[in-house]
Amino acid sequence: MDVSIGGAARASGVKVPTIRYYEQIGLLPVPQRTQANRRLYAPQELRRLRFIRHARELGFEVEAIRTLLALQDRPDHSCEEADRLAREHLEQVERRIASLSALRRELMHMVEGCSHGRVAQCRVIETLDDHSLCAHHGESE
Amino acid sequence: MDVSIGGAARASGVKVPTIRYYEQIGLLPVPQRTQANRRLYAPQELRRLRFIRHARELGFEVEAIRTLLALQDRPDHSCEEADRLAREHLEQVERRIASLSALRRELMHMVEGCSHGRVAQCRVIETLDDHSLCAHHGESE
DNA sequence: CTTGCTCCTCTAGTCACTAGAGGATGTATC
DNA sequence: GATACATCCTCTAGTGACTAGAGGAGCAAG
Repeated sequence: MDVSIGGAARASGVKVPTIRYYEQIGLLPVPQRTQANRRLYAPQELRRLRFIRHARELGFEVEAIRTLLALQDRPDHSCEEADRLAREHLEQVERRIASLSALRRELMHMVEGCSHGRVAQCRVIETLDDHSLCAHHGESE
Repeated sequence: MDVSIGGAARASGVKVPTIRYYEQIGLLPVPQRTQANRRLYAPQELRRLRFIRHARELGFEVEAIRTLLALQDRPDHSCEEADRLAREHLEQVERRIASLSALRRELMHMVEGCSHGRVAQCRVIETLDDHSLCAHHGESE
């Protein structure tokens, strides 16, 4: 039923040292140990790990995840906080998408413009050199 | 004509300690100094700084910028390398946009689904808990 | 019994900055 | 000329979220 840290890594997609790191910073509870001092993870911890991994993939910071996990542990509590975190995060994500889309246009411009000739004519360099050619003026991240 | 490090910071949008850091890692050449040992930047260095800033904003890593700067210094050389860097970066950016768009859908789903009730029914938590609800399977960054 | 894998702890490194200490210099005002 | 304050200098250490490596112990298969 319970698995080793390697098994947990395979089951969750989180690397072994990262699992230990999460334990160290208190994102994961201190796990059971075998007699030989090896970590043992129960299904519940694996779920927690997957939760963390998913949230990290979605770009939530560790501190936000800490809050989400604390919320998760109190299912009767109002989800106001989780909602707020998700909303804030959504805004951030939308800003990032806008910024990356501008960048994408610019990069496409660059590689289209590159005539595979000499550097002097290459838009990749030119575009980076002259911000005024850039698609996202006055934008900040 | 030449400006102090503070002036360079204002002109380029790169912070003073960051300029010194760039010098330290060899991204900027060692600048001239006044008699009182203060750095002096000529227009050329300011251009270089803006180039770096722009490239960093666009998400290029310092090592990539180092390469781009080296290329820029040899305008007669083929721009193959710059082209390759830009293409690679474009791919990365497109993956990131796709990933963030999926995330955006998911987060919108989350906050829409949130009935402002108990955590137990909150999609924000639920969605993070169950990767199968997630919009971007099998995607990797 | 040996080989090879996984596990343990611990420290240090990564990237791209950022912050702070402690001191020198430059500029503006009284 | 004195004083105040901004700006500059160097240097060290801290950040977030890991990642790598040293040095050693345990375990299962052949």
